[in-house]
Amino acid sequence: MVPERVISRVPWLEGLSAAGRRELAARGVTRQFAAEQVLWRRGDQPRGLFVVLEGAVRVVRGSGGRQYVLHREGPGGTLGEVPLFGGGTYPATVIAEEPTECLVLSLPAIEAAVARDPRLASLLLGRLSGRVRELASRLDRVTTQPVARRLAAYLLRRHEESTGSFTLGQSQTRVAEDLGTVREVVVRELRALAGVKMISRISPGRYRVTDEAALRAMVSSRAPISRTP
Amino acid sequence: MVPERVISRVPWLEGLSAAGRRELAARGVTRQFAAEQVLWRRGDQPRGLFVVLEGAVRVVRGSGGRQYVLHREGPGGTLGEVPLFGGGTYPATVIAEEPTECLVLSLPAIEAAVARDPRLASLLLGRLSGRVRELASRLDRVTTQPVARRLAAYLLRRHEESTGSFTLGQSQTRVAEDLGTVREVVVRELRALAGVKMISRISPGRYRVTDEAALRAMVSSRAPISRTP
DNA sequence: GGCATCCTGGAACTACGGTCCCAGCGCGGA
DNA sequence: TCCGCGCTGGGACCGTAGTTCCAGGATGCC
Repeated sequence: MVPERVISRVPWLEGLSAAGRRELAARGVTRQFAAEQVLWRRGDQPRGLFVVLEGAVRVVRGSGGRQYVLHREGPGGTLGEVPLFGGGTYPATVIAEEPTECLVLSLPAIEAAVARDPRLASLLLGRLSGRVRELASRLDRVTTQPVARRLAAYLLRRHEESTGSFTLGQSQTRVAEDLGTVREVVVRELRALAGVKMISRISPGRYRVTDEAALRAMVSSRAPISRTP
Repeated sequence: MVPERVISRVPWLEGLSAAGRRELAARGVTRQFAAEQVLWRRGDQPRGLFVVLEGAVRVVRGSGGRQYVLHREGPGGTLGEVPLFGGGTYPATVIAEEPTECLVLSLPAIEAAVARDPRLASLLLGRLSGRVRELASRLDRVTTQPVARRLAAYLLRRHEESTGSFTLGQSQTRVAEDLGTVREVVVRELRALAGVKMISRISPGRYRVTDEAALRAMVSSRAPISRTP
């Protein structure tokens, strides 16, 4: 049982009828997690649909030491639908990146709400579809693009979110997990990009884009990468 | 409008009520495709939910020349849900592998059927969940397992589906697209496996597993691969 | 203070996988 | 018949990226 305004904080539930919202509010609960706390591990039994209200989590997979990020979810993001709707156990481990609050909805709760407002089913289908699309594009970034290109795209994103210089926003190890590689390679590619003057290092962990056009060209061209120094 | 027994041919629609089936049958149509015919290309506008009744299709993505298989769908498989439920255009290209017949359901048709029997929504959610699970495991195969291991797993599957010797079942190029690599590498790894006597080549394109235990060990161990000859 | 821990930065080595290229074979069409 | 085409098989080469190290700096804890 949560106040109904909690439901209103979830953007993708906007279209839902009042009856549907009431049902979700009546049957939902919230849970808090500390930074770095594990919400669940791959292989655990499903515990309901989680909707991130506050904070952010990362969904990781890792076979043997090496770990990589499947996706991230911030406020409004959903977690745990795969075993809930498809059966089986969680396919990935989820870890809070910051103090995080989630709305938890059991399968019966969702079914009851769908009965009140069938549009909820469409909304859920839409979210899962988005997940599929996202995974597909992650798959072909990792399989077809070299690390340098993936890193360049990452840097441009960071660059756009800030003015002037920027940091990676997380440790190099984390960035590597994001990009599907290892830390050392990230370091090397950062150096290479600095070598060809596309970026420059201001201070440890802080960079500036010095040739945005070249970086963009690197990201979007399908041509092999020239790292001529 | 299709006969109702067409709906009965779809295994995952089994749990559906008679009313739901009738609705789908009333509003569904079927379409035929020749082998190698393209059902749609990435970027096309959605044309409904396709359910494979007969035959098989492959769903491919390819950025610039190189192509790889996202998934395959045989009888009972579904296609096209992502843009239908999530909006946007098709995220991948779909090609018939054999003469194929599909049931096509428009979004209004599905919504009408969901209204008659809400369980249909759960079934669709279940299928999409399966797709997500499958993509995730494909992603970590490709990112964390060497080609040799992926190929070994593929060969074991072929081995199990037949007695004695077996063929790859499709051209080496196709196998490469399945495994997320290129033909030349497949050839090389096949030779390497033959070199260490795990398989042997009976005739062009035909192989036999000669050391199943070793092959299985190769697939399941997380240790680096020894290709000592 | 000293110690462990985690971070960034880097060097050297290796090998896996991709590219390019060639040869031979079978098959269907012109 | 010959030509083109797709398929299998293989050789040589090389670049990317993973592995294994090492060093220095910051931070926090005992």
